[in-house]
Amino acid sequence: MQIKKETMKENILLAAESEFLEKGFQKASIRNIVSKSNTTIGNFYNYFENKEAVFKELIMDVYVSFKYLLENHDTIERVNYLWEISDVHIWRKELLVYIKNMMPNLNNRFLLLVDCSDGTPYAHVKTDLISLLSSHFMEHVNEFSPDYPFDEMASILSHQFFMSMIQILKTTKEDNRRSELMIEQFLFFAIGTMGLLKGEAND
Amino acid sequence: MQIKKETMKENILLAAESEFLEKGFQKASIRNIVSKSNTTIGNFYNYFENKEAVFKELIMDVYVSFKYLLENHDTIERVNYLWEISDVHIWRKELLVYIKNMMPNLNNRFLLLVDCSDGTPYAHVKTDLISLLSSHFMEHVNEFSPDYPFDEMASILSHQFFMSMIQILKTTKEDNRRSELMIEQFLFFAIGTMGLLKGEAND
Amino acid sequence: MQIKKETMKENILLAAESEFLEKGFQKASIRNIVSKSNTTIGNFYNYFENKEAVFKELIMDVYVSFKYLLENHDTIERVNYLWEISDVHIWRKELLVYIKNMMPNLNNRFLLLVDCSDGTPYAHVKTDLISLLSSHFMEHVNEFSPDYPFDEMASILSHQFFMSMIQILKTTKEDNRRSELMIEQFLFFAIGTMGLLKGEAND
Amino acid sequence: MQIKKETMKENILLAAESEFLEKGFQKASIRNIVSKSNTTIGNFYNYFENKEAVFKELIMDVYVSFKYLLENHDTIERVNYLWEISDVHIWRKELLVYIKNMMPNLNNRFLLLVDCSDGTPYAHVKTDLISLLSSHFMEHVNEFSPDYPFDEMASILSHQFFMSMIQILKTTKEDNRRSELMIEQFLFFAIGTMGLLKGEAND
DNA sequence: GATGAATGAGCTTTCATTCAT
DNA sequence: CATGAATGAAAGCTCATTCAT
Repeated sequence: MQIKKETMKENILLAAESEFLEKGFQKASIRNIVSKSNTTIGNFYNYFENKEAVFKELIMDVYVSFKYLLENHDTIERVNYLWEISDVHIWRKELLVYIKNMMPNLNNRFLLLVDCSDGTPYAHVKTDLISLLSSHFMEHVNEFSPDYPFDEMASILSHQFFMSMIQILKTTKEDNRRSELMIEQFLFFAIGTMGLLKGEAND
Repeated sequence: MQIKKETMKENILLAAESEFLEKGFQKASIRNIVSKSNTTIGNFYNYFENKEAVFKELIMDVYVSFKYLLENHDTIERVNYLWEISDVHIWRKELLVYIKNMMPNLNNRFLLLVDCSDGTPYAHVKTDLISLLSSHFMEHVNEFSPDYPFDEMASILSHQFFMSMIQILKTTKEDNRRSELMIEQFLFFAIGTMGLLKGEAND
Repeated sequence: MQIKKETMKENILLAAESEFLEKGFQKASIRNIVSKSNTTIGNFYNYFENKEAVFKELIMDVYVSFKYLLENHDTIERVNYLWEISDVHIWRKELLVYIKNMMPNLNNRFLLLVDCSDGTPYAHVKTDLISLLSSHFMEHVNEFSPDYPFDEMASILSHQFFMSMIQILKTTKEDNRRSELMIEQFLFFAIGTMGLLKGEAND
Repeated sequence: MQIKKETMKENILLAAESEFLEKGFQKASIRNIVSKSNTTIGNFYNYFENKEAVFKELIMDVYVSFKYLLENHDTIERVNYLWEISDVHIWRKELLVYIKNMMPNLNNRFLLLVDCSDGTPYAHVKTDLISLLSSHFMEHVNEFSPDYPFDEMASILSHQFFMSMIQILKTTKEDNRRSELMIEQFLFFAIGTMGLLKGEAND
């Protein structure tokens, strides 16, 4: 039975998305994708040039957004004043705006890009984003507490922060809840860092 | 040339360990393992039934330890008093003891078990350990701050904590530095959590 | 958009001709042919049963001519008197007439038939024509120099002569130049043969 | 059943040689080659990295020889004095020496290289050799008969000569007969050329 | 014990052809 | 007439595993 072209393409993209999310690009199998999308191997290649092309189509929009972020981070307005806030409730309110802004990009396609792209030309994006986070983070640390002796922590915490965002996306599917959890995560991160740098805990 | 059986077996295990660490279980190739261990495919199968068997042998000891931990965590002595400490320097000192105790188990074999076991029957261990951490963590949260509205944070933070330990193991090879970083991570985690639960930040 | 049936058919034939000439029958791709003829795969099959059918239609006329030639060569008037001529300039003049006569048949369709038909039922035509040439040639040799000991040369030289005609068709597109070159080739062939049979050279 | 490694490799090479000769590189199928050599696809890849590697192994020796010829043709001793000879019988005797020298390289592997190499990195060799012939030929023509008005004939005749050598190799398998035919072909070529340039025929 | 030849199922990709619309 | 979605067989290639030696 023939179905409208765009429907089938969408079917394949959805099936591919789920297959890629489940197994990653390399282990994903075209045979699985086509059987999930109720079509045949040959027909798959009527819609996409090859396995990589489906992946590319899935992540292209979000890739472009983040490429822009990576290339222009110097000129993007910083929100440094957030660091001056000391009331967690105000943080929560302020952060909500930022997170809501980011939300449209923090979808499954973003997950594909940063967590399932091994074997594609986009495998570097995750590392790049973590490096970017890390260098921003390092600036704050140096400014605030230049004597802190654990350089590696900037990289570890950035990695950790990034992965926590991924985990929230993986385990929570509802946007509002995602935002709330991301804010908590943000707070956790800010508080923990400040505490480490000030050298005090739960006093 | 024949070498003593245990030596050859050890060679294969070491080569397999390095291959598994580098590529994970699924993408590890027997051909690579045998060529790293200066033997042949056929001989590999004299020592091990299949790819999974060599993985099993590599992680068995550490798996047994952690299985015990998982199954008996109720009866294991808790170190709750740590939560009462408020001076970061004292935390650092106290934690050092615990970490040093754990160190022997936090080796490459542990990394294999929790980070390279996709495709094996041990893939669940990572999840199980995170769940265990998570449920312990939940208890503390409930006790300390029963109204905190983000249940999922327990799981997210546990995951995050666990992954940070793995990352330290992966990026730092020297035991003392590993301990120091793990302690920092511990502190970061404790401070962040406390802050979140108390509803205050950098005051 | 629908165009008149014969126009579309002609488009497809022209596109197929160019594709077959370029790649030969086997490596020619229907997808290329339809895209060159601004139509679709499905429509191609409205006009032709399959890839072979379009080839057949392209070469049918010229095939019929040459089939006739092959089957009736005994009754076709020979031009034996040419062999009596000894002045190259006269040869050139006489040959020109014959070549001009043949020219209309020595077109791209002929090239298809004899040089791009691998994989079709017409692949034998080239061989057949060469055999025909060869047997004519043999007659002359036997008549002129019955003791010449290299029987195979008849077949080799016929092949060679035939292929040179094909090469001229492939590399030269202008009819007058084609004729001139074919005449030179004819002369070369006649002179060389005579020399071989007489057992003398450049004296 | 396992056979000695070199035997199987030889089987595969022979099967591949026959398959390549029959169908050319591109149309040759690994599945055919392995079934001709009574083995399996997987085993084929124990002996050769890929389809091209078998081809390369088949033609490497002869390729190296002809590469040397192509790169050093300027310094290779010419046999121009041959052109001074006018007795065909003496030509035959002189040429025999040269042909016998070449014979070891004029085998099926040479045929593969120049006539079945489409789709490999060696596809250019045939063209290169013909170009080399053609430029040598052109020199003689210019020297002997600078007013001859058919420039293209040098290229056509070179092509023709080359193809006739290939045809002899394809149709005749015995070395002595091959040599004899090649000599005849040489003579035919020399006589025809001279005749064309002198502007006379069978007088 | 040791060797590596052999196997076969699996992979991604191509393409002539069929057929529902 | 025209469209192009759908099919399936075949291609080159990979790799864990088996087994004769």
